[in-house]
Amino acid sequence: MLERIHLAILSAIEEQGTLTQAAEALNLTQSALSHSIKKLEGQIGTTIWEKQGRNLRLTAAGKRIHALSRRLLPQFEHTELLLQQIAKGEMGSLRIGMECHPCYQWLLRVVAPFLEQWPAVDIDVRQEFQFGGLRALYDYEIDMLVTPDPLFKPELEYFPVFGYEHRLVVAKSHPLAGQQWVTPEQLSNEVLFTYPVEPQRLDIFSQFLNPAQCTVRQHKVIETTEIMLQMVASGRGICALPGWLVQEYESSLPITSLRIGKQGIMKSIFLGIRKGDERIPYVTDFINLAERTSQK
Amino acid sequence: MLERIHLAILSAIEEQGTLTQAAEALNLTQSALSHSIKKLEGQIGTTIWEKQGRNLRLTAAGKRIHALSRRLLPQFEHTELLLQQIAKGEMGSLRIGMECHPCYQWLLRVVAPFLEQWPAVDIDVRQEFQFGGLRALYDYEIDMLVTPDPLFKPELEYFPVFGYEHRLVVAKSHPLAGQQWVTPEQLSNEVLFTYPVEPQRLDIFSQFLNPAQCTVRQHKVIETTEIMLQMVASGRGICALPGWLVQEYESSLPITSLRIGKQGIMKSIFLGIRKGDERIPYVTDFINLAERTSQK
DNA sequence: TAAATTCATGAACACCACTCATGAATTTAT
DNA sequence: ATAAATTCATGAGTGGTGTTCATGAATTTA
Repeated sequence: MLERIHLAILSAIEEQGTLTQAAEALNLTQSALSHSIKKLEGQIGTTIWEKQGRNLRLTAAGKRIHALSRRLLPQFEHTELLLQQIAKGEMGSLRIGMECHPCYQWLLRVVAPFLEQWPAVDIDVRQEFQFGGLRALYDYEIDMLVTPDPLFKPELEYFPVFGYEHRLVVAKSHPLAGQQWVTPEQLSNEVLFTYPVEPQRLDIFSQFLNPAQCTVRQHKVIETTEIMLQMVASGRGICALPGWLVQEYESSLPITSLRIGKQGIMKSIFLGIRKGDERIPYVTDFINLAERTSQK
Repeated sequence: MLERIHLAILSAIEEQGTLTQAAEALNLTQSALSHSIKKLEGQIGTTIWEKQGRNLRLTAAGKRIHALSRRLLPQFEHTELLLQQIAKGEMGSLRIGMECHPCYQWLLRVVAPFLEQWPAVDIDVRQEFQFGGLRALYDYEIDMLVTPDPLFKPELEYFPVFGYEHRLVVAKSHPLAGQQWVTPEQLSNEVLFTYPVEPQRLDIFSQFLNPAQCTVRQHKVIETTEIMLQMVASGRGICALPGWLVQEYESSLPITSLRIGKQGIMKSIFLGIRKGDERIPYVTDFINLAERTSQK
């Protein structure tokens, strides 16, 4: 069987010229190389080199093997280098799953400095999961889950990265605009825009409307934040979004926000990982970076 | 050190699903694979797989190795196949050196059927040698020498493939055209075209003019046969070529040929190879083919 | 709950790749 | 020419290592 050592021997011979020097380069004896090749010759049924004077010359078979070694040896070495990097935790891939639509823009602010700091780590962001982000984390489809609803499991670990208030967004011209906070009943005649996810995962329903047994006049889904806020600004409806997100748009759009209920809906974004993965340097670094980015 | 066996193991695991099946596919025990990988893990400092339930899942490092195996294993296997072919003498390369300018066209007639018969054997034809064709054969620059002047050496072997007569070519309108043969003196006022090689290697000099201490009026060199014959046909000079070659052009050009001296210059084309190479099937086959082609 | 199947692990062994020593052949130096 | 130096080949012996065997822990299946 053709082994890596054979490739190395042929390669060393062509580089060094003599078998003796080749042996030295490989930290073996001349005898070892001679025996190795002799055995291989027996296996494949051809000679690999012939003595020419007191040097060696490769036969057709030898040249083939040498050609192979020129192609394969660098790949072996390259992969070993990669493995070293992986071992040192300098390299790998971080597949991030998002269960929090508006968090995407926040994530981008964390990803940018991270990529600079870890040039060998690839980041991939996924937003759709057939069986939920939690299951995806379990099944190694992703390595990190960004979610406002941590479902604690023994095999997983969550890190809160920042807290915020979920606020109701209305147009500046909206009747509710001046108020400090709203009651569930005040929304009963409104059009509510949300992202296209199950209602039970929307806090405005699960923590506000449903407990009070209230509904809105109409519930419409919109995919992107920008469009949603445009619609709200034009007075066609209202929506509920993280306070920090609304702030970013308040200067450019005629919108304002108010507290949802007297207490408000206080939330926190969590990063979830599999237990054990906190040993991976770039994973913990990502979490640190996320916390620091959010404090600013 | 990453070895072929590791690639094979990772590959088999991904193909077969379980370690036990992979072991079976490789004709080893499950234990052997487990130990092998465990050792490699120790060397590179990372885990390669983790237990997931009762199966295995590759880590980032494992995936890298597997990716490598997908690329490299086929190349190992392909080369081993080639080596088998080489061992059976079904494959190789035949580098043919030509010391006989006009023989090129004859060679083409042998090469064509040979290539059909030996699809895995590559043929390369070389015509220029810094230190002569003989030395090129010695130095493994070529594997076979086509020459009309065999220089017998103990390390080489020659096979005559066909005999022919070296004849003088003149234009049909030339004063000599009607004669059966020429004397050296009759050429003293002629222009002689030859290939650009040393005069001592030209039979017209070494076997005809020189022994009689005669010369020609002028000696001009021309590289290609066609041009040379065009020149002769136009009455600008004469040349000496193999009889069979002249025949081919006699129908299309106003030329004719006559014997050189009363006896004529009788020659033979030889194929020279290194002793030992006659064991290579396609080499002997080439020689046979050359002999048969020439008998027709 | 028992049976079956998975992978991990330790001990013992067998094999094989290596080193050492030496020889034959060739090149270089005297 | 002869000796010295360097080449690769080869046989014997050995140490290391990869393999098997036996067994255990964990998980899935019946």
